[in-house]
Order: sequence, then structure tokens, then C-alpha cells
Amino acid sequence: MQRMTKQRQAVFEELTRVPDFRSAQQIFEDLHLQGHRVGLATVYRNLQTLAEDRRVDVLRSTEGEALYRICESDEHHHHLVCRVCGHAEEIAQSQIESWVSEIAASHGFSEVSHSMDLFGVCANCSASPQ
Amino acid sequence: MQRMTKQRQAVFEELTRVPDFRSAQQIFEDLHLQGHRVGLATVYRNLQTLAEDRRVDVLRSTEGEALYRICESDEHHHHLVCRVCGHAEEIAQSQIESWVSEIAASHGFSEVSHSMDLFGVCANCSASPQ
DNA sequence: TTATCTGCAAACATTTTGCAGCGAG
DNA sequence: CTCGCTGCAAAATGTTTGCAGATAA
Repeated sequence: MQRMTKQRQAVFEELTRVPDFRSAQQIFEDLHLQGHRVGLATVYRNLQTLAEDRRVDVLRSTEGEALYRICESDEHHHHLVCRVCGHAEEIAQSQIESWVSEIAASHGFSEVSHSMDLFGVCANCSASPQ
Repeated sequence: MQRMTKQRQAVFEELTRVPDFRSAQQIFEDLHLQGHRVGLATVYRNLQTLAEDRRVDVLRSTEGEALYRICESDEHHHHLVCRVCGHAEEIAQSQIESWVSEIAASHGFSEVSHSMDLFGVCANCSASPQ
């Protein structure tokens, strides 16, 4: 069974503190700034565990880096992610789901995942560039 | 200006020969199997150039690997990609575009990109597993 | 001729893994 | 006490870059 270590708790609390999409490195740095001594590998291992347990969402930035974010709603959902600051907003359920199923079926595809995340620049970042 | 070298042509022809999403490594291997002597770095450099010129589409697999595919239509479009064999089908234009703009605007986001690619298992692969 | 391209190897960035020791339960 | 977890360093990936030589135009 799983143990609750200081490190695991620190990673989880950091994810809760900043509910935006962050890279493992960012989380690692923030933890150090806060005085927590956590190894980078441990951050990765815990993020992986959390992802398996569906407690965090994972997505890939355009550059190929994995970004993690605390999972707020249990239901399937999408994100609107700011490519400047990582701020993310969950997108309300929509007609997308059924659209995807239709498309997939009509092309003979099965087991289709649609991790459709939208990247843009949030209001805050476009107001105060850099 | 750009020169048309044997290597550049080989990469481009390989992309044309197999119009599915492939990794740089896959393309590199195939070229070697065909007897072309092309360096891996050259494959990467040419794929990059082709992407800049919008002659190939680029997307990231869930594992973070970049996948390249010859660009068939000039218009903006999406893909339905087989996660087993890489086979891709372009998805007909849809109401998605306007839906994305609406969502983005209502959240105050600008410059939104929606590289929404769907991953699934194509008919062929689900018929003959492995 | 000459600026661009290539191959190779080294550098990079991100992520994973091996292993000895630590510590939660 | 035990087994899972940690830290570190090394390895594995995927991709980029520096440089000297090759080559298209």
C-alpha cells in the first residue's frame, strides 16, 4: 500500500496551492524555494503516481514537456490553457463528446481519446505582456 | 535560398510514400532500409524546415514524441490518428472552429490554437491486433 | 565560387532507473 | 521490522547544435 511521506504531501500541496498546469521542473523549483528538500526524481515519481490515480491531469505542451495540474472535477473535461503563465480553466461540458464519437465511428476508429486542450493567452497575460 | 539535396528529397518522398504520422526516427530507419544514407540530424533538420514551410503537419504523441505527416489540404484541419500504426485520416471541417472561438472569447483568452487531434485505434489495427 | 547543407559527435532537456539507505506504518 | 519511498547519480530518450567538409546552384 501507499505511504504518505513528507515529499508526497509537499508535491500534492504545491499542486493544490497553484491550480494551473506546471512542469515537473517548475514544481521542483517551487518546492525548493519553499525550503522543502525533495529530489527531482521523487517529484516525477509522485506526479506519475498521482496521474495513475487520476488525481492530476497530464497534458503535453507544444514543446513536448509534460504539464501537470490538480484534477478538479471527476468528470471528463477539457482545458483552456494559457501558454504564457500556465493558467488553466476547465471548459464546460459540451457537444464535443458526441461529435467525437460520431466522427470516430464513421471512420471505423475505436478507443478514441480526445484530450483536446486549447492553448491561448489568458486575459491577464495579454493585458500585461511579459 | 533553399537547395534541393538528395537527402531533402528522400525525406520528402518518404513522407509522401507513407502519408501517416511518423516519428523522425521511423523515417530515418525507413530511409536506411531503402538504402538512403541520411543522417538522423538531417532528417530532423529537414522535418523542421518542412514544418516551418507548412508542408508537413506536426503533432505530439501522448508520450511527447513529435510526429510528422505530409500536409494534404491547405486549409486548417484536424486528424484522427491511429495510436497503433500511425495511420491518420483528415477530419472534415466542422462546427468545432466556431465553438472554439466562442469558448475562448467567453473566457477572455486570445490567440487560441486548437490542435485537436484525436487518437484511437483504426479499423485495420483493431481487426488484426499486434 | 560560395552559401547552404550534410554527417558526425557532442551537447541538451526531459524523464526513467538502479541501488543503498531511510522511515512510515 | 518491513517494505515502500527517497536521493543521488547514471542511463535512456528524443532533439538540437557546432564544426569541418561536401555540394547545389
